[in-house]
Amino acid sequence: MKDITQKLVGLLKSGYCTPQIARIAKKLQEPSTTLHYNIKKLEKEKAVLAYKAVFDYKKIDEGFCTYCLISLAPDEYGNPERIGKLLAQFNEVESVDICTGDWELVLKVRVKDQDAYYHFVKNIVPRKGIIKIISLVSFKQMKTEFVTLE
Amino acid sequence: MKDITQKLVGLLKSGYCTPQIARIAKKLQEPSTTLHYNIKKLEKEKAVLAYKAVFDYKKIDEGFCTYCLISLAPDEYGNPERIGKLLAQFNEVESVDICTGDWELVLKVRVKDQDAYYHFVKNIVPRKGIIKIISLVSFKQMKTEFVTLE
DNA sequence: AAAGATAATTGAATATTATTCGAAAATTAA
DNA sequence: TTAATTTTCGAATAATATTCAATTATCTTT
Repeated sequence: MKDITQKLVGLLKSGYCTPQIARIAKKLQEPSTTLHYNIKKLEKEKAVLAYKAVFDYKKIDEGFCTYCLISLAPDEYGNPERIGKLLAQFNEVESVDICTGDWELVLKVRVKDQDAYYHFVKNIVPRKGIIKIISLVSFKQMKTEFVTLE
Repeated sequence: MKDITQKLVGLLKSGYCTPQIARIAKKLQEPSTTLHYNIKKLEKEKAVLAYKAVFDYKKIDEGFCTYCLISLAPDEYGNPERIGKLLAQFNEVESVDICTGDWELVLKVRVKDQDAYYHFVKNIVPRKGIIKIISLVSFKQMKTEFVTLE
C-alpha cells in the first residue's frame, strides 16, 4: 500500500490549501465574487503568506513540543539572522524569532518524543555561536496557531 | 465601502480554508480521488484540527509579537489549565502552553504595537493566580507556523 | 466643485475542482 | 484459506472558483 499520509502531512503543514470562498460568502452574507476580489487583494499585497493545515501534533508523531531559548556568543550579536536562518531550515522547527533580552533566539520545536528532542538538541543545535540553551517543555498545548485544542 | 478585510482576516486566521486536492494530486502524482480519501481519513481521525491562513502579521496590524513567560501562584499549581483556558480565549493570543520549569504558562501574543501590548499585559493578564510575567519581544520573525518569511 | 482616474462591487457565464459512487485490489483478521 | 475491512482509483456528478464586463464608489488633481 502506498503511504501517502507522510507526504500529505508534509505538504499541508505549510501550504497546499486555499480559502473556501463560497463558505465565507455565506457566513459574511456577501457575494462570492466580492470575497474573491478581496482575497486576491490580500494575496497580491502579500498579507497572506500561505494557507495550511493545523494538526493535532500528537497524532502525526510530533507530540513533543518545546520552546527553545537560545543565548548567542557576543561575536554573533551582529547577525543573529545567520544562525536563525540556519535553524529555520529544519522541519522540526515551527518558528524562529530574534528577540530582546537574555535569549537572542526563541524557537518552537516539535518532535516525536523526548529521545527525538535530545537528538535534535545534541546534534543539531550546538553550532558555533550558540552559548546556552534553555528548553521549556510543553506538558499540554491549549492553543496553537490561533486554533484552540479540544 | 464595505470593509470586508477585517472580517475576512478574522475568519481565515483559524479556519475557512480547505486543501487543494488537485494541486496535491499533481505534485504527488497520485489520483485525486485517492488523495481525497486520505485527506478525509486524516480529518475523521481528527489529526487535522483546521485549515487556515498564515499572515504577514505586520500587514494586518499585528506586527508586535512576544513570548510571554508566566509564573503562577503556588495555589494555582493544581490546575494551570484554568488560567490557560482563560488566556486562550483572547484573539491576541496565538498559542498557550502549559510548561515545565519556572514558567508554568508560555504564551505567544500578537498585537499592533508596544502600546497595545502594554494594554494587553496591564489590563488582561494580571488576574489572580499570576505571580510574574517575563516578556520576550520579537525583533524579527524568521519563521512562523512552519512558514518561512521573506 | 467638477472631471478624470483608480479601486471596489457584483451578476452571469465559464472553467476547475471537489465529491460521490461503484468496483477492484490490497491488507488485515480469523 | 477465507472472510472482513481498508485502500485505491476511474467515471459521472455536484459544487466551487474564476473570468469578464458593467456599474458604483472612492480618491486625485485642478
